[in-house]
Amino acid sequence: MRDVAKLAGVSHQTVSRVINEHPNVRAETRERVLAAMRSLNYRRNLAARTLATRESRTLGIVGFETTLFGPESMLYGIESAARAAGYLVSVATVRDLSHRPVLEAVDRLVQHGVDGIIAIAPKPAVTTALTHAPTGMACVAVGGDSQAGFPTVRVDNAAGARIATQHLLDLGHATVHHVAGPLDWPEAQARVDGWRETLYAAGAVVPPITTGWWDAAAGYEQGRKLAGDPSVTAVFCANDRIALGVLRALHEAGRRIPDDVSVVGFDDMPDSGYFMPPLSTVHQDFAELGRRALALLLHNLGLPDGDSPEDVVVAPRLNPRASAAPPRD
Amino acid sequence: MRDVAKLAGVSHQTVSRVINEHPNVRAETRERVLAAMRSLNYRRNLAARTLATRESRTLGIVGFETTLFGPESMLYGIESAARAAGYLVSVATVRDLSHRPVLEAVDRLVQHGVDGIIAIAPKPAVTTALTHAPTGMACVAVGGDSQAGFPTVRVDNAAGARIATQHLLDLGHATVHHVAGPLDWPEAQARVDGWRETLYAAGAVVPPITTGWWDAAAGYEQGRKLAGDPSVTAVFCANDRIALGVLRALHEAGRRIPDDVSVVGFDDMPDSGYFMPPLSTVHQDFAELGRRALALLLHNLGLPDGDSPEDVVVAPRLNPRASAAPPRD
DNA sequence: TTCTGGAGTGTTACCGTTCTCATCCCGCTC
DNA sequence: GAGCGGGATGAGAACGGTAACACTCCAGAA
Repeated sequence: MRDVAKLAGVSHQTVSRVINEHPNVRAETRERVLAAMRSLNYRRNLAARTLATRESRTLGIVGFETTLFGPESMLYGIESAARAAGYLVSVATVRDLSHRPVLEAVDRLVQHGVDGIIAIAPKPAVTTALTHAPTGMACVAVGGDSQAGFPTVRVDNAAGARIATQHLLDLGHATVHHVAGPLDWPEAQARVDGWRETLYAAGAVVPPITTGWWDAAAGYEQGRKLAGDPSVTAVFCANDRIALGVLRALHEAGRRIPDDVSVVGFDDMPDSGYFMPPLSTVHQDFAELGRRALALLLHNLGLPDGDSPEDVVVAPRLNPRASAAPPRD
Repeated sequence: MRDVAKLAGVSHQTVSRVINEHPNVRAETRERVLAAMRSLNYRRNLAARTLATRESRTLGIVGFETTLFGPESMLYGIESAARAAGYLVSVATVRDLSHRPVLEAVDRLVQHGVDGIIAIAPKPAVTTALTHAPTGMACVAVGGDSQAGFPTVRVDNAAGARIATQHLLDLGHATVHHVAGPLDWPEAQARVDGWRETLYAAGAVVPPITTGWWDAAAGYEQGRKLAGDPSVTAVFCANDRIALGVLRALHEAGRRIPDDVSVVGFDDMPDSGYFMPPLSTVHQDFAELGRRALALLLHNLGLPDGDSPEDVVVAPRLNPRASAAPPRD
């Protein structure tokens, strides 16, 4: 920067003003400085800027180290929105969603001087840890379910479950079975709630649920149990991967889909339209979620101090395909 | 830091020595300083450290903004290895793998002062852009295929294709068809090469290939063409998602798998064991790839200047499941 | 005894910005 | 024509660390 100033024949301060687009610089001077910057291939040193302004233009993301579809997609949504806003994102992942690892991840981000943190936080342990973090850092959680006193951006899981369940009921099924995700995840719990509510409201029998992890193996295992029960004609799965396992279990048991059993998933992950048969599922826009999370964080960043949490809830929608149809009876 | 020094009754320099575990500090003094740090809840300001040492302990990742399974998993492998080495990772994604966006991403990372860059670089355009980046930054590419003069960590795609093809030939199939990925991706091309070589070596007919994107939609489209040809008894797909589409197309055409047609995929993504039928596929360890990439980068970081590229190639292995079997003939 | 060397500590400069305040010059008002 | 306000610029001090060097001990060798 000193070199630029010298070359342009001005003080370093004027160079700084040009960089920061300060209005009070004569146009001619600005041009001279810009030319000098170009010819020296100057780039401002962000570390120094950070030191002086205590603002790093870097955002931290606390992520969950596993390949679940949702978190991945949100990362990209956040990153591209952050880029547009002039921020870089740093990622700290945790191996499991318990207190200690999350605190460590936050600490790492804070040490590196991030301006704010977005937690991809499907379990409350994460936001709890965040609240206890000894820092006045602006934080936003994305995914999971609403957390008291913590700004959150999420999909309305219960609504999604209602849509799916109602869809199956509307097709004429007497009731709908549910293969749930891990119930200590609020998202899984909210989907159970939405499903149950809808059955209640329709006066339908509420069958017992089974639960397991978010993957096809769990879906397969639980699907085998359902497959043996001829009264099962409609199944709502907590996500698409589970649905994949369920489809296979039903198929192996000789139950045709959707002729004998209808199946609906949740997520609308990329290839679910190519399952056998193509999966009817609840679509959620993860990238949008990421963008909204970033917008909320930026907003809270500008706020004085005791920020207003003000949650954001995004509505999911049904993406009907071939796996759900009226019962054959 | 000044406060810590004052509280401990030493100079700030001694505090710095304690932080950096310099040996020449009396044990008693060190204790006093550590106690002061604890009681003031002191954390060193990395921006200042970066400014002084011109080393940020941050690594940059240039990623591809799409949910392909491989890149995702590599990100986690890199991040956890980086964490262990005391680095934080910052991610800059690009919307497409052309020159300009990659340069911009690199520029963003450089501005933020990363110490090195790992490019998740399936296409040569990325490494080309990186080589032209006006900076002596240490770079490593992961994924893709070998790039002249650029340190690369990758899976041996050709070997994987050979394994898959040979597996099908060994089962007794006269030849093997191939549904390729986009041929401007070196990975896709290498898989074609490995497949073709193996057929040549076995003296088998080399059928024409079809190509498309890496997803199930492409697989379905190409699978429909193959399904109509009764001479097709074995299909090697460039990845698992394509295989999913192919499976569905074959199924719809009434061809049983593996009785009529055997199918082998590539990647071994999480739920491929729950396709119908479970997919035989070539397994690649993306997380390991990420770890190796990081190790290579750190190694090159320590090197004087004109670094030794020294590529790393990881061997894939077959994960046989139900979708490949001897031909029924 | 005197010299030497290294362990332990302090002093000062410097990393590259931004911020605050001072300065200068100009045109305007009274 | 003196006073005044504001635009354009510069000077110097932060920001919070690390690096280089100087200094003080004190033990052991000459």
